Amino acid sequence: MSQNHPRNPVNNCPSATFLRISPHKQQAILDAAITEFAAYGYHQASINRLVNNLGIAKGSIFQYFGSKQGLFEHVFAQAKEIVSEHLRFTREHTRDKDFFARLSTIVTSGLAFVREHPGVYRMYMHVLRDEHLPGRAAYLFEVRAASRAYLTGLVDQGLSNNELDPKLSREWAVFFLDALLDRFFQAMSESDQEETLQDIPPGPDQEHIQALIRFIRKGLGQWGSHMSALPPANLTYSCPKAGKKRN
Amino acid sequence: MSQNHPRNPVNNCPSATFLRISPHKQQAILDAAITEFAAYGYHQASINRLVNNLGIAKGSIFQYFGSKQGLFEHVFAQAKEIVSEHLRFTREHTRDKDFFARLSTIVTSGLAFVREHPGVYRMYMHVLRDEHLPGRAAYLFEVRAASRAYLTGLVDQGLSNNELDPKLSREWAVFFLDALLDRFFQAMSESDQEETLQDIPPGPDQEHIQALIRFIRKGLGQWGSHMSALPPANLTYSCPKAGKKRN
DNA sequence: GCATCTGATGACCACCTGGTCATCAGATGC
DNA sequence: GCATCTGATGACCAGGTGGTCATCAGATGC
Repeated sequence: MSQNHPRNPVNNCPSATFLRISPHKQQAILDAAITEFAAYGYHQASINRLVNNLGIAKGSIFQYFGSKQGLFEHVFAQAKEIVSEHLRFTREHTRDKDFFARLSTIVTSGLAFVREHPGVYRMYMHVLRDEHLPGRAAYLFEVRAASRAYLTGLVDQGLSNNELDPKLSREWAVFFLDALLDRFFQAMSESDQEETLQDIPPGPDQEHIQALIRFIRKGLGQWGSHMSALPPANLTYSCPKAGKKRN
Repeated sequence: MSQNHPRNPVNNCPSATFLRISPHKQQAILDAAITEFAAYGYHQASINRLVNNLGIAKGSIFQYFGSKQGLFEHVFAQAKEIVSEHLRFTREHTRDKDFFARLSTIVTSGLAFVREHPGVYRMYMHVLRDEHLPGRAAYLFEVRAASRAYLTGLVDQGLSNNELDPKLSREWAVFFLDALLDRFFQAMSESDQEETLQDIPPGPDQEHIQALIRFIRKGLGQWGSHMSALPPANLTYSCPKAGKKRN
């Protein structure tokens, strides 16, 4: 399953020719491609710019990957492998911890990942956001299936250990976690460069992570005076499990 | 300040000619432009497609707005006006409520806005996400200044009324709110069409909003057993107010 | 030294883009 | 009916795009 030779997502992609050239050059091409797609997204990415940066002929790219989309598919498949590997590693190293300790470790290593593989992270962001990416549905399904499965497993553990409030459904918990982690990584990975999207106060990472975890655990509300102001019990917050279902 | 004739963001844009044609045609052009930019973002938006949809000549657009960017600036300025109007209205109608009731109203009316003006909302999303939008810094500053001022005011009120946990700094509270509201609107505005980004469980809006508010107030954690497991008080979660400052 | 095979090459293609401008159609004034 | 003015028009332009392919350079086999 984790063979070294990459699978070919479309008919003959990458071509046998690509697999025969030196691994060093292979990796250089893939790295440059991931950087290009990460910086510009699919449509604005330019094959001309890519081959100029690499110092190779344009024809070579098409000999290797057949088309721009073929190149993207292969590069994305490799990025997916890197992400999967990271998730697998993190999951195995946090199996025994309780929910919030586990979450803290996940965020810490996720942050390290985002900074170590900014290209992979940015490609993922583009897949999530670019509505006109050809074949988007398939990519989106893969990305979301992985992240949702991951977070759902985490939440289920927290629920069955009575660490989480059972009144919130799994789906909602996953949604909130996803939203917060997404923006958190985004803000933390951008804070190095310019203050663009979010201005999180400065400070060491661990302090930021603690603030995040604390919010996820306890929310914004006061613990003292307003606990009596809770709404009556007949107002349910969980969602009905009945409803539209994919069929 | 709220005169009817639009300001001209760049030198002669929109041109006097545009202001002289029938208001109905003016609005048709602006509507089509906002739809085009909302659907495709700045770079993928096509003037050719726009004029074909409108049934007018390409030259007219350039006679009116000088350039693609001039068109975008004017359209964005109009969108900004619509958003500002909505925020102003909402603020005035929630002034007296307490924090969470106010937040609930804000989310409700925000949701209505997103559904009533999907083009405006999507244009905002593109401005936030497209890193290569020409003149992005200025747009981003406007958008974020408005949303941050709005949320900061809200949070400050909650803090001074002792409704919010004072251990979390304003900046963090604003960050969390922004992240959650952003994703919430995104998920709710997409749920109509396909299940793309998030699958919030089905149900009436008010139930969704209640679940969101409840999470913002109380987080995911259990209120019972784990309250004693709070970390020691010497671990501070607020950020040091000293630090790098724009100068 | 010849033949063969293979990967690299970049001129070239059709197509699309934002943008220009000479020309046109129609209204207005007299 | 003529002159003038004004907004509308779309052929046209330069430049960029993804993609093709005849040709070439170099290694290999014998």
